[in-house]
Amino acid sequence: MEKKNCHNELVSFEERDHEALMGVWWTGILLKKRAKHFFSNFLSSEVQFNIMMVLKYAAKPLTQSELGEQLLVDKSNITGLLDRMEKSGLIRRLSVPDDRRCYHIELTGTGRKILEKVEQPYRDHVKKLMSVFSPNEIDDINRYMSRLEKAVAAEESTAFNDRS
Amino acid sequence: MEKKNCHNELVSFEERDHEALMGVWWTGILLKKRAKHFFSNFLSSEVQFNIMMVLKYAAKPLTQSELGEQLLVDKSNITGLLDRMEKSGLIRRLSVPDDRRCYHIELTGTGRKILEKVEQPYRDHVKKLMSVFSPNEIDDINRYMSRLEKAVAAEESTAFNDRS
DNA sequence: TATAATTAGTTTGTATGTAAACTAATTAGC
DNA sequence: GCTAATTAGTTTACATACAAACTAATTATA
Repeated sequence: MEKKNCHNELVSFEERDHEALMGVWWTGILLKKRAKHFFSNFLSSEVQFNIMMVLKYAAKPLTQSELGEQLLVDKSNITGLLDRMEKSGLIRRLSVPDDRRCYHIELTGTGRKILEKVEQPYRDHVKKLMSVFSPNEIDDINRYMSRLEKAVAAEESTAFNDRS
Repeated sequence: MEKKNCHNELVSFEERDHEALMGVWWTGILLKKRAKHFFSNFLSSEVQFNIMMVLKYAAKPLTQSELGEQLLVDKSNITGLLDRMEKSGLIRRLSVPDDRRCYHIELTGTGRKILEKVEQPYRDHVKKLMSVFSPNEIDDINRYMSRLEKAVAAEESTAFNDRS
């Protein structure tokens, strides 16, 4: 069995719609694995890269909560993530004068330097990867993913419960 | 900022192709979160559900390695995963007569019962979720994800290395 | 058949991820 | 202004994830 197609036969569903769902899921996992490996010489994960990119391009200083919202990272996860990044000198926590509950997170010089090294190669890599699609297909993917995200969000937080 | 669109503005890329890539990534993350929550009353994660489905529909008994290959789960990860599932009575490790290095993994009665409870609701849920797409669109998604997976696989294990 | 290479699985160390309970600080409502 | 509710972040406990080093068993090969 070819690894790249394994989701197609994963659970013996015949339905094309399940196949599509698994396709998105699986491709997402693959992208995460690839990204993690791509950054591995400079950062412990692709999540750290994302955090640094958000910090670099943010219009205003961000708190931990704001960072977490943008990246879908839980607040209890952000704490440890920033702890490690602070320890490796990538970011700094600045106390906020008006509100002693929160911090503004800031890239350090070291953080900026590392980001400068990896940002362009990353952009190039993405461009190359996505060059297998035509502009129209890119638009399709954008629309489809947007709709799927909305559908997921609409189903809200339904958990399966046994009521038999 | 709307959460569902956050990847669009994530890193201030203007490029639609990066947007598409992030769309797949983000949607994958969302699906994983949703699935985890969906199963939370019966299983500790969606990964355990996937393992059980693979075991249920496998044509032949599977070893840990074979399970890992199908699910893109690292062998060092499989060990702990099956340890926990064995402890909670979902699966069993059977020794293989011909090869004392490996085990055949098998669903227990309890495992089968739990799977029976969640499988159909899961299928229904997927159907409902994907009903926002027409059959043609479903096919599009299948083709696009398949091509993207191939492209990722083709780039192979390139890690960014500083050679300046 | 003795040795080398490979394979299956485990262990260790570290990172990411969630939920729930918690503290401290701020805001809302009266 | 006092109390209740909310918000920001941390902590704890647990599950998932990967890399590298490891053991034991099997297979290749000389």
